[in-house]
Amino acid sequence: MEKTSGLPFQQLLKERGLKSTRQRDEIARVFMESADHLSVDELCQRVRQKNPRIGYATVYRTLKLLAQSGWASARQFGQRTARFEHRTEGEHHDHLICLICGKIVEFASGRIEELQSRIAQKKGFRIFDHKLELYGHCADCLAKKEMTGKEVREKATNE
Amino acid sequence: MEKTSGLPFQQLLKERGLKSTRQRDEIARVFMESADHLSVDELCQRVRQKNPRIGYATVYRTLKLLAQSGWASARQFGQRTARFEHRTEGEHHDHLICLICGKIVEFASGRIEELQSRIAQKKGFRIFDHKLELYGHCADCLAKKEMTGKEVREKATNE
DNA sequence: ATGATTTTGAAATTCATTTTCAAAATATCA
DNA sequence: TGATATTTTGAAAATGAATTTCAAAATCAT
Ligand SMILES: [Zn+2]
Ligand SMILES: [Zn+2]
Ligand SMILES: [Zn+2]
Ligand SMILES: [Zn+2]
Repeated sequence: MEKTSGLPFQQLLKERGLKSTRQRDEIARVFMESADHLSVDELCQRVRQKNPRIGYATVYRTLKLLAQSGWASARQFGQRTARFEHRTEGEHHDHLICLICGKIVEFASGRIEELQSRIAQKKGFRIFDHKLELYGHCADCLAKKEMTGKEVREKATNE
Repeated sequence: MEKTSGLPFQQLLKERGLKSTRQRDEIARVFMESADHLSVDELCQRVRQKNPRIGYATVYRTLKLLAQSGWASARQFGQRTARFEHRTEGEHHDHLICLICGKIVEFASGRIEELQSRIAQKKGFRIFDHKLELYGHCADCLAKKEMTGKEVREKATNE
């Protein structure tokens, strides 16, 4: 029973009547230590480096717990497989996604958020979350297109 | 071979070396005549009122053609099933989605689009498409919550 | 410990979407 | 026109991400 740093996730589990287990703690820890935009596969692989017996289902379940309790949030990025990132109270960022190479670049714009609130208010909505995704071609891929002079047809594989 | 109005979709098929068929024309026509945010199921049902023998696969395939050629665009709205809407050159709108009743409200903001372009430019991206989705509770559902004084737990079913 | 409760992981299931493939429709051209 | 090549269709099978099932294992409260 190694203590996995003072992750408030365990606190939270207790509050919800859930148990803090070796698996959950490990998954939460690895998730919090990883860079954003991980797929479940990727997270599962990393987790298994420490404990190879952890099942996919548990990773999915824990990720859901993390999401429900505000530590993680799932993003779709135009693909079928979800990617997860950290969520920090009050902070928010959105994404530029390259349709060719799959690169994901983050940005934040208080101006846009402000305009969003105003629109929501006008329409009578109370907003809890939002997603702003800009799809296009990144600088690198634009340069490559320039080189070949051809339209690049391959789809982003995110591999 | 009834002519289904001057839908440029047929023109486009020809340009791409694809055939204009009874099924494709019918699916495209029904799609273009329908309100936005249809699911594939819903479109398929409507199409089958005219021709009950049209298969799901063909609806999916035609919708993909429509999307690739710029007539339709697919949206996800936080659910697993896609919804399709018309796309008009140069026009764009985004969405407010009620997490309780599933209501979808459209909006457009030139100010936001402008800020988006500026961000993309700064990051070296060339943007072709974007999605801005605001998730929250609509006025009606907020009113109901007020009435009961309780948090409403049901998820949007979009039924 | 004892027994109740929760969690786990492998396998099965779900469900939207895609693919397969043989039959049907359509185009090409002699 | 008829013969042949190509494309499209639709039913059924396959895919693939995510969820559920369930018996075994872990954990909790006496
Ligand atoms: Zn790129
Ligand atoms: Zn991010
Ligand atoms: Zn509502
Ligand atoms: Zn719309």
